[in-house]
Amino acid sequence: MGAPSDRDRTAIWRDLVMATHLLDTALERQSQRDGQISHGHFKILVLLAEAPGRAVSLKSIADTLRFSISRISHAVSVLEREGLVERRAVQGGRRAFEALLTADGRDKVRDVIGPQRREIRDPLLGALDDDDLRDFGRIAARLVAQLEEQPGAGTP
Amino acid sequence: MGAPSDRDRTAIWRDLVMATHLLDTALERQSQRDGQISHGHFKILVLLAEAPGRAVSLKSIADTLRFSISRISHAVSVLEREGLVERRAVQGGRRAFEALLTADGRDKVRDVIGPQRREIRDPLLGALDDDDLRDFGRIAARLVAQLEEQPGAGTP
DNA sequence: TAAGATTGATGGTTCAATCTTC
DNA sequence: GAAGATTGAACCATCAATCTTA
Repeated sequence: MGAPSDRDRTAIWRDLVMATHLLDTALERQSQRDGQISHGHFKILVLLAEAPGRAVSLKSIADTLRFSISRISHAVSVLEREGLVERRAVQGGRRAFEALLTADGRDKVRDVIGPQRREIRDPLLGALDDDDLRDFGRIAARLVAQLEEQPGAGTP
Repeated sequence: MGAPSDRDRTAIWRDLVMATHLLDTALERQSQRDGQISHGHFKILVLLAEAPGRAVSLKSIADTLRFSISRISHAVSVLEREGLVERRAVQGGRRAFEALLTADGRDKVRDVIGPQRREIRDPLLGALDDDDLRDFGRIAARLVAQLEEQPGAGTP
């Protein structure tokens, strides 16, 4: 077998763009339905939940999630107003603040993440057999690595 | 080798969500930069460009791209105002309209799609060797199929 | 001064309600 | 009545400009 043809590449690209769109849509719907929260905001809560001390500086959130710092600022304001997060000054940086996950925020993560795994993650990965899943793990890691090194793909 | 572990699945899921986010971001930036148009609007233009007669009914656009019909209506209004598309009544349906790609619309597609292939698609698929690319083609098709059959993943 | 963060305006998406035509 | 489409409000993301503090 030779290299995949141009038609193959076109089909693969189309599937990739479509999968991206559909997965984003599914995640968005699910988090809105089960947590009345956007998937973008939810990703911030998950990051805080996994952090030691449940707190991360706004700058770190932006870097990790590749969100713009402005987006983080707006998002944290909303999350704070909803009582899911608290802003706290942190000494050390020039003007560093960190977001701290509240008890309500932890509950929110729990409310959303269970259904997300059951209804989206598990069926999706379940569509692949063990071999495909292993292959996909390797491939997804390569794709992320390539996307991360692309100029302009990071924080603006 | 047995089945991938839970930790493996978690890592794969994380990479998948991250790849989705990064690819979406890259496509959005690129279409804005090279065409002053959102990637969502651009996908509509591409669909029209590939259609026979360069015209597709609003309903068909919504079904094909899995966009809400309301989103299509808003989007076509904007695209029409910019002269990239024309609305045209079509007899047959109850109240069917179709969007028709204009010459300017065709130019816009050309302006955007070249750089998109060069700067995003080709480097991304280029990160995979021939075997991985073939595997990925099979896997991406399965993922799309699973996402499409998921209840609630389609048009609201 | 520069890193970190905020603000306001603008544009896109969603949802619910409404309208139009067969 | 129902399929197809539109509208307006609300929310989220982005960009440019501005502010704050070590």
